[in-house]
Amino acid sequence: MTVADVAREAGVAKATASRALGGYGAVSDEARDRVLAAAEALGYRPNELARSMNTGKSKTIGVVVGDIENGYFGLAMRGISDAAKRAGYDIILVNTSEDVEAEIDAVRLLLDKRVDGLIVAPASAYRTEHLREVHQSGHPLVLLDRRIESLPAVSVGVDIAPAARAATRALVAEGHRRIAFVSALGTDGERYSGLPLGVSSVTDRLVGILQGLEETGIPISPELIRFEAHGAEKTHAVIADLLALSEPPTAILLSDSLVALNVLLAFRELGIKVPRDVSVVAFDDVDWAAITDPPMTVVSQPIYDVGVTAAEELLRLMRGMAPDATTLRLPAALVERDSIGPVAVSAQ
Amino acid sequence: MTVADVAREAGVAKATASRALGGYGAVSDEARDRVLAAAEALGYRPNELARSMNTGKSKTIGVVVGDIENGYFGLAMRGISDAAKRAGYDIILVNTSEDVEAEIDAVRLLLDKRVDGLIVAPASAYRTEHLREVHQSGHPLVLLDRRIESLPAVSVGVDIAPAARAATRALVAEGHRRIAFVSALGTDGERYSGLPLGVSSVTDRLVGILQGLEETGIPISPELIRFEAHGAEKTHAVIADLLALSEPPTAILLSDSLVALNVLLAFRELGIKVPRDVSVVAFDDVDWAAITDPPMTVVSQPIYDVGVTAAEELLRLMRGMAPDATTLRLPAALVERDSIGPVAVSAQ
DNA sequence: TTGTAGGCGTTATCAT
DNA sequence: ATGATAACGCCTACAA
Repeated sequence: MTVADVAREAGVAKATASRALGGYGAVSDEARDRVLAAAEALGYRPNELARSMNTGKSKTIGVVVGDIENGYFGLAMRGISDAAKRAGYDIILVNTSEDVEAEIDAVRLLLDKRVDGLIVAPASAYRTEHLREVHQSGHPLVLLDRRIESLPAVSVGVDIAPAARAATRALVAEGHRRIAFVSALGTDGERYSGLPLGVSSVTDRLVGILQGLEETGIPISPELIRFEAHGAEKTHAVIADLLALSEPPTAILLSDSLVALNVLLAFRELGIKVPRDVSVVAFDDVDWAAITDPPMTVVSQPIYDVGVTAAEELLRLMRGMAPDATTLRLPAALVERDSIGPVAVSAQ
Repeated sequence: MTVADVAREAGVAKATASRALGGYGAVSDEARDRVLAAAEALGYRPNELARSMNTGKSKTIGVVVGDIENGYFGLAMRGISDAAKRAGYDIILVNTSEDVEAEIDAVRLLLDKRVDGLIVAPASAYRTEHLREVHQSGHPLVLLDRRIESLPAVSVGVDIAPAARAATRALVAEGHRRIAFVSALGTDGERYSGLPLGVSSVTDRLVGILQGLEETGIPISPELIRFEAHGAEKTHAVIADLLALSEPPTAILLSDSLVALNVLLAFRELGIKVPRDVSVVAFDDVDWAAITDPPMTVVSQPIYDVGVTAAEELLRLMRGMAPDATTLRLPAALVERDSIGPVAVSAQ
């Protein structure tokens, strides 16, 4: 069923039918009625592909993330989806498994499919040529969660450093001086050797932590900053390694909820009690953080709103408007529960 | 940059350029080289929209779910995404908030955008005309997680009843006779009044439970079967209500991980200890189930595989092949941890 | 107000 | 092997 069919059925020309159906231009009431009736009778539905072809707009936006199964992106996705739907946009979602090559392909293909705009959580802060191309060619682009210093595209995320600093100071206030940071960030086996890291959201956490440490006069120990804690086994190994240090940490900051989960699992196997043996603060206030034993002190992030904001900024860009700002950071907050305690006597 | 530009640059006709670019038909090596070089030089990228228009294939599938933020669908989505990507398909994801009207609109719009196939987790077992239309009009359709009795479309989900039965019997084996079931299913305030329910995946759980009860000679108490436990407050109310019964349950089966979370929260507020005061089994083995206090006994579901299977069945359908079966159920299993204990003395 | 005709960028048909 | 030309289904001048 095409416009031509409807036009024939209604006894008018294609253009008239098209106008009546699209609700634009000038059409007599009588003609419109006939066309609409014919369309109804024939069960006509417009071919959005054809429509997109000459309007140049697909009413679709592309979203590229590393891991949709991760609750963080699931929630952000929900925010993006809700905001996009309100504006009449659909979403093509691509999962890259945090693989840059997959991200590059995805961005290209999405553009080939003529999405009107792109929201990307870049897998790497180094391999960014593809995103730079997108931005420079004038395609609306919003970076999600992660920032790329050298790329002046709009980025929407969380202002996590102040909260990281507050979390660190909360730890210090309980007497902790050996404070570790554990992240899942891939670093190709490298040890910590300075900022920035490959993913800005992790860099920001560390910046806040180091700041908190410096302010309280606590020396920074590179051996307490650990990466590549992905999966239960590797995380277990990282924790075991940390605990075997001559001066083991008495408190640990966990970079995200997945790391937190695996660390808690490792603690259970190792017979470590929180906060008796070691204090813990995790980034990201997942729903289950309140039912762990003990309830976990966390840095809460407005993830849903990050998604909504990212979509809304993209919509502004797509309308040809200027962005609200090139870097938008929503506030994070420390939610104090019971996983921080005083330094254990034996460890002092 | 269009095929025409490339053709001109290479000094050949559009058709030849198109053949060389598309890698089909017969093209001389020399012509191909010239075309490819020209395309490279011009930075040519095909317009997938135009391509879709006359092939009739968009290499895109539509996925409609109720709640992407729910870990269950997030994981299924990952499975779908991985399988689809392997076959070269992209995914348009629509979230309906479990609203049937939104689902109807989504299905229509997706078809208008000419997706090659549809995977839907139907919000309702009653309002299904739109899905029937899709199926009868010959569009490849796979139902995810939930079945619709009167619709002969392929459905992929979990064979949950046997596991539900096993869970129930495990409870009975510990002496429980007052066994409740709590679900978030919306029933418009109605109390339980027989099967089937509005969502087949919940029906299946209950079927298994009732079967387990009957086999062990335990009478079925409708007042122990509760719905509409969505959100912390409502769930708290449901639990309080259950516990206030003259013969309160000594064990509770939780329909999904979100319900489980809220129930655990309610228990904590009410000072209820698991399994001392009440035993618990939850459906869905979420990652955090192993770190609750105590670790939770759950019915584990191969959710990722459900997603993969759904996508693969859809791919079969899209290739014009017959489905493997009209109803595919992957096996679930009872994972015994420590949330089941003997009936409390005071409750006997 | 209505109709005619051309174009969007591909692929596909049919001669040559 | 290659080229001209017609679709695909819609929108949109422009003309009537």
